[in-house]
Amino acid sequence: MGRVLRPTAKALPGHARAHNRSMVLQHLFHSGPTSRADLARSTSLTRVTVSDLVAALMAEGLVEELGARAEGKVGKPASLVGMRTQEFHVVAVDLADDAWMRGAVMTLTGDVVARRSVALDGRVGDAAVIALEDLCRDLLAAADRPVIGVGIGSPGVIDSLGTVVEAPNRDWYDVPLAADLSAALDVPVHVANDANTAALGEFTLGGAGGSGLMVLTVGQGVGAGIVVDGALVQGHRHAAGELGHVTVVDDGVDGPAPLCACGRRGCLETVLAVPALRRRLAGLDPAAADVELAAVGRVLGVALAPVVSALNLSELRFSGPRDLLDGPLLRTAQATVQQRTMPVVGADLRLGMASLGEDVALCGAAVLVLSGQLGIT
Amino acid sequence: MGRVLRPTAKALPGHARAHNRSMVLQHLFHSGPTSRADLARSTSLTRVTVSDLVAALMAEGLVEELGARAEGKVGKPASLVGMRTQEFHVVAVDLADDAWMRGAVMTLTGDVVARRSVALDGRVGDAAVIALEDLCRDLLAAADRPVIGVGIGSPGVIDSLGTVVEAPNRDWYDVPLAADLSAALDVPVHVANDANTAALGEFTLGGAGGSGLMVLTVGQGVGAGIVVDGALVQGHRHAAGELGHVTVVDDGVDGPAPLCACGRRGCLETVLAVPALRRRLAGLDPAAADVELAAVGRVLGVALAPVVSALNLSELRFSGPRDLLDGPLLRTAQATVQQRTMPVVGADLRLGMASLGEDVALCGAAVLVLSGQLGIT
DNA sequence: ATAAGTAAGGAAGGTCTACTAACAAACGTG
DNA sequence: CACGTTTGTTAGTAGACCTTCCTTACTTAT
Repeated sequence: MGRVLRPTAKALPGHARAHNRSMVLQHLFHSGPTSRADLARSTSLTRVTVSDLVAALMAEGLVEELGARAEGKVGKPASLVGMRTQEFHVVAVDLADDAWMRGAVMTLTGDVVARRSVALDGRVGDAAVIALEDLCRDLLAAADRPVIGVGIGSPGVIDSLGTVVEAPNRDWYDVPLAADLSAALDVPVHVANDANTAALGEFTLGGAGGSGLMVLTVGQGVGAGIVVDGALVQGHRHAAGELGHVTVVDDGVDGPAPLCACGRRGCLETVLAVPALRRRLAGLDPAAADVELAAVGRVLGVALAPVVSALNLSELRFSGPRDLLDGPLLRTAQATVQQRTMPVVGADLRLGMASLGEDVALCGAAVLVLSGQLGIT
Repeated sequence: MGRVLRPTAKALPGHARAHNRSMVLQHLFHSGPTSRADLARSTSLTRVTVSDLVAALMAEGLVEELGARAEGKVGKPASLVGMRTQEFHVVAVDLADDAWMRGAVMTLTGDVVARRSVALDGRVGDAAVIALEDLCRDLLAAADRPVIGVGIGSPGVIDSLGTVVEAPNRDWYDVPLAADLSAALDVPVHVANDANTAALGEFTLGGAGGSGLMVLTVGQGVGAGIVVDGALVQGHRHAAGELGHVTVVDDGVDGPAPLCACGRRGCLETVLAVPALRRRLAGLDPAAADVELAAVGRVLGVALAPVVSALNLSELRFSGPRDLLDGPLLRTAQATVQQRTMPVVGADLRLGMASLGEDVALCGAAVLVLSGQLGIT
C-alpha cells in the first residue's frame, strides 16, 4: 500500500508506570503542593498507587514531604507533598541569535540561577559545535544542584531526535547535536527549533496552556512554533512553522516586492524581520513610523488569518523587540485577523507579546528538558 | 495559575494491553496477512505476547489463521494470520449535503456493501435526528455481518465526544448525537465533522498516510479537515478547519468584494463554493471559464500558502465536483502555493483530488469507527 | 542420505504494577 | 466522649508482559 506507518511506540510493562509517574509530577508542578489523596482524585488512580509513586519519587529526591495542611477540615489532616523544583537545575541554551549563544542555569520553574554568553565571532560548523559544548560545560559547572538535562533551542530544521537537519546560518547539515552533546557531556540533551522551544515555554510556563497556541519569533528572521491539542506540531519534514519565507507582498503599483535573502520576492521576512523594520522606520517621525508599523501589521494579519482559522488557535504570541512589535503593529494585526476570520474564531483569539519576554526561547529549552526527562508539559 | 490542564488519560492496568492489541490490528489492517513472528518484530513485542494477543483476537473472531506462507525460506515456515475485514460491517453516514442523507454499509476495508439515502425534505432539528436514526436502523438491518459501529460525518462544529455543538443548517445546537444514537441503536456511534471524516478517510484509506494532510471539501460551503503528526486537529473550540469564512478577496478597483451569507465580504466561500463557481462560469465559453477557474485557484493558493508553510503539510487533497476543481483551478492553486512558499515546503507538497472520490466523507465515517472501536488509524 | 543450522510457535515460571479490601491514625462534630 | 470522616498504609490478588527453554519443521552443507 506504500503507506508510511508511523513508529507506534510499544507499550512496555513499565510504560503505564512512567505515564502515571508523569501525571503525578505534572499535577505537582502545575498545582503546587498537594496531598496524596488529592493526587489520587486528580489522576483517578487509587490512593495506594499514588502513595507508591510518591514514595518512588521521594527516593529519587524529586518530591518531598511538606507536613500537614493548615486548613482545618473533618477527617485526618492531609500531609502535603511537593515537587522540589528549586533543588534541581536545568541548563538551557538559546542559539537564535547569529552573534551570541545565550545560556542559563535555571531551576525547574524557569527561574534563572546563572547566565553565560559566548560570542560566536563568526564560527560555524564544527567550531560552533565546540563553542556550544564549551558553553554547556561552563553552565554545568555553574550549577550547584543536580542537573536534570540540557535543553537547546537552535535555528534551523531539527528532527524529533535532536538532529539538526539543516541550519544554514551555522553551516550545520545533519548534525546529531543531541546525541553528540549527550555523549560528550554525559547528561541528557534535548534540541529543538528555537521557535518551537519558544512555543513550548509559553505553553507550559507562560500561561498559554489552552488548546491552540502559536508563537511568532521576530528577530534576524521570522519563525513560528505551534502547539495544537497539547503537542508541538512537527510537520512533514520537521519544517513546521517556517513562516518567514511565505510571500506576503505582491508586486504592485509601487514597483516590485522587496527582494529577500532567499532569492524570492515579498517574503514575510522582508517586512517583519527586525532589520527590515528598522530600515523601514529609519528617519521617520513617530507618527509616520506608526503608520508604517500598522501597514506591516495588516500584511501580517492577512497572512495569519488563514492559519488562525485552519487551526482554530486561541493564543497568538509574539517574541521580539517590544518597541517595534507591541504597538500599532500588533494592534493592526489583531484587528486584521478579526476582520478576516469568522467571529467565533477571531473573537476568541488572544493576541499579544509573549509573557516570558526575552527569555521565552530559553524557558522553552528548559521545558524541553522537563518534558523529555520528567514528562511535564 | 489558571492553567487548563488537559484531561490526561490515566493508565489503567489493561491500558497497555489495549494499546498492543491496537498495534497488532493496525499492522494486520495496513500490511495484510502477517506471521506472528513478523508481527512481533514490527511491534517490538515478544513472540509470546503477540501469540497471546492473536489468540485473544481470534477468540473475538477479528482475526483468522490463514495457513503456511508459500515463500521458501530457511527455518520453520510461518503460518499467516489475517484480519477478517470482510466478515464485519460498519455503518457510515454522510450528512454533508443539505438535501440528502447518504449512508452505506461497508466492510472494514471501506468496500460498499449496500447504500441507502433519505431526502431531508427540509427537516431540521429533532425531525432530522429522527430521520437519521431511521436511516441508521435501515442500514443496520441491511448489514448481514456483525456491525462494529456507526460512523457519522456531519456539518457543523462537533466536539470529541460526538456532541454537535452547532450545525446551523440542521438547526442542531448542543445535540449529543453520538450518545443519543448509541443508546437508541444499541451500537457504538461516533460522530465528527464531515471535513474531518474526509481527512480521516483520505489519511487511512486513501494512501495519504504521511505526516501532514489537509482535505478541502468544496460543496455548498467550504470546509477543511487537517491531520498533523498522525492525529486530527481539533482546535480551541473544535472549530479547526473552518476555512470557508476566511477573507480572501479584498475590495478593489472592480468594486466591493462579493457579499457572503455570513454577512461579511470576500469570504473563501464566495469564490470557491460550488454555487459561487457555477454562477461565475454561467454562460462562459470553455476558454473564458478556464481563465476564471485559474483566477479562483490563485486566490485559493494565496490563502493556503501560509497554512501549508505553518504546518509543513505534505498532502493537500480536494473533494468536490471534478469538472470544477480538477483542472485549471487546482493547477493554478498548486503553482501559486509553490511560488509563495519556501522550496523545501512547496516542492514536497502533493496536491490533487481526493483518491476516494465522492465517498471520502463516507469512508472517513467508517474509519472513525475503526479508530474508535479497534484503534486503527 | 544425514547432520547442522535456522526460524516459528508454544509452555512454564518470574516480575512488575495497579487494583481491592481492610485497618490504624488523627481530626471535627454532636 | 462516642462517632463519622478522611488520610495513608498493609496485605493479598489479578493481569500482562518478559525471559528461558522446548518442540516442530524446514533449508543447506557435507
